[in-house]
Amino acid sequence: MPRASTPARRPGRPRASIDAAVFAATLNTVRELGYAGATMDRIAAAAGVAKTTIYRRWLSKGALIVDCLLDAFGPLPLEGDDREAILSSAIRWGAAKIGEPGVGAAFAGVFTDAVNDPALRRLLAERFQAPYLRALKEAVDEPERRLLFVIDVVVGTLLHRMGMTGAPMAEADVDDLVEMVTRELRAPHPE
Amino acid sequence: MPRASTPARRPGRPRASIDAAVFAATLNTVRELGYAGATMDRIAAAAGVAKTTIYRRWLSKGALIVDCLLDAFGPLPLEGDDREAILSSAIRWGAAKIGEPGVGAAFAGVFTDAVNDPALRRLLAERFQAPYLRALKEAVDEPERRLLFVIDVVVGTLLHRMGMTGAPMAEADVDDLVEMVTRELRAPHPE
DNA sequence: GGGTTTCGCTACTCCAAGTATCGATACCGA
DNA sequence: TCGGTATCGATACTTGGAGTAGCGAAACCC
Repeated sequence: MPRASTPARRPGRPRASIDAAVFAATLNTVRELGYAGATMDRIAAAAGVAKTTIYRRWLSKGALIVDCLLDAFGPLPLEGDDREAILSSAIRWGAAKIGEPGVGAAFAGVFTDAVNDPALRRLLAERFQAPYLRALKEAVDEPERRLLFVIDVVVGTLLHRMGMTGAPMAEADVDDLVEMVTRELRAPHPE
Repeated sequence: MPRASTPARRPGRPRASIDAAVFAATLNTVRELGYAGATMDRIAAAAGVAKTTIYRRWLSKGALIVDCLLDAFGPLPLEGDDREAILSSAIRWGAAKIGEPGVGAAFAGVFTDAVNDPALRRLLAERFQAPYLRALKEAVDEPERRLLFVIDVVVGTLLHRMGMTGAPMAEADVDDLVEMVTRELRAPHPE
């Protein structure tokens, strides 16, 4: 979502399908060297791409990481109509995802490290601000944007609440998480 | 504890009582600008001290922060004799401290930010490794070192478990925390 | 006053994020 | 086939923070 641009490709050289390579390189590099160790130079080298190319597509390292996570998590199956229901289902889905042995287990560590970047945390924290919540509420009829907003809130919240542990969640914890998150979303958020 | 040196002052220019000024400056700066915003230059300026002086007394920014926290938390009242009992009482004390309105509330944010430094987290994570636990066990008859070891484990664990929230803990959560921590300390720690 | 130790200052090194520039490519439509 | 256009790659920056080196200036003890 925090992409640098999303133009309609008409003339000129088209944007090669580099995203997949960058995502894979990002994931592997972060998994190997941690978030701090995954420098943009290393990621670019691993993807066989110039660093400048990455910065043309993403505004910052944090934005790249977020998009990488969203990409790996795949589309979010939405259930319910009101905000509360949507969030609950999304949170359950996210918690389940992160608890999975495959992608989720691998990402648990990624989350842990990713949250350690102040810039990224600030980026995620913005999703909790009133304007974003309002936008979320108002965007119910825009499937694309709704999905992104929700997934952002979900990922941000998950990071906040379980990012430090890196451990997969037990089934029983999901309900507590739902409660925590909805409570947090209802209350005014300082930060 | 991760001090640069602790010589017996005999001849020469004595080490001025700079620690207090540095601690105060560190705390204020971190409180105002966050951990990342509290650069060593700023801290030094706020303390009216040269940056090199700080690096002569502390080995790194992380070490300075840890000592600052330990200083502000004050001495740890130990209870019990075996490791398990010591840790439990220490954890309860730490959880209570961090939940206090005065120092604790101020430090909750400090903790949150402090954990975001990979170097500091590595520094704290080392306390969980087997050698440190063994040392903790063997240092029972060295009050000074025992206190520091325990307090390090406590602070590190608290950071791990509640660092991301920045919220004070409820009374009821303490018991869960004790259980979690002791379980974690018993199991082999990857990282 | 001499010996010793620490302080302050200046000027570095190192490294990662992010930017600027520009020639090289790859595609479109005519 | 040939412009026009937009992207890519490479190199070389700028910026900023952590940590270090070296040296003269205190500040203390004897």
